[in-house]
Amino acid sequence: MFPQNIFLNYRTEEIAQMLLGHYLCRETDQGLVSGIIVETEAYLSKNDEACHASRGKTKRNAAMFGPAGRAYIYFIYGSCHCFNVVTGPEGKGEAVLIRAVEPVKGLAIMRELRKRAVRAEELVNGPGKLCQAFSIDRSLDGHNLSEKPLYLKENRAICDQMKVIATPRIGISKAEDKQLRFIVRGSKYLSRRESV
DNA sequence: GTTAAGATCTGCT
DNA sequence: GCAGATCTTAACG
Repeated sequence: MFPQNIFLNYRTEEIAQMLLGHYLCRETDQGLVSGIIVETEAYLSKNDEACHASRGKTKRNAAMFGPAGRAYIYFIYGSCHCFNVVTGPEGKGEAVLIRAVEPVKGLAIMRELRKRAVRAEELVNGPGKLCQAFSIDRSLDGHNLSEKPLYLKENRAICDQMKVIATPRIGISKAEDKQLRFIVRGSKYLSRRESV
């Protein structure tokens, strides 16, 4: 599946970059859906007011303080789920938000789940859209991402070829200056265009 | 029990 | 490009 030792040996901002280019797979009731991760954001526990964990552990963000390699999923703005990969040592409270993927398998299923016949570029180019297309909700909060039905899959070949650039994070009102958003340069499947 | 704010999306201008 | 929808969570009384 995906090398678990990465989560133990690297910092959250490094893992956010390393996840780019790998597969995110989801086995839905309708069939397999998968995509290549092209956009992530790192949320740190220290000196990061934008992180949910910055105000301590609560019922909602409990999964964020759990073991690395698990999922942290929350609901926001009344209609959107956001999917994170928990990182850092247990009890620290750090995670990587998966913001966008490049669709690979199950395009028809994604369109069905999104209930919208949109172009492939707009199918999963945002955290809320991704959770809709991958049928991700709070029932998967805390799920181990090395197990079905939701898991990460290694894709070493592509990772060596792509260029990664860092930009400010999106949609937050605090710590906006930090360069903790990582995107695959030139990808057509980002939630926003490249901004240096 | 009540209220304010939020890691967004969609539709309309 | 921008404003509004919408509802869960957490903080406060």
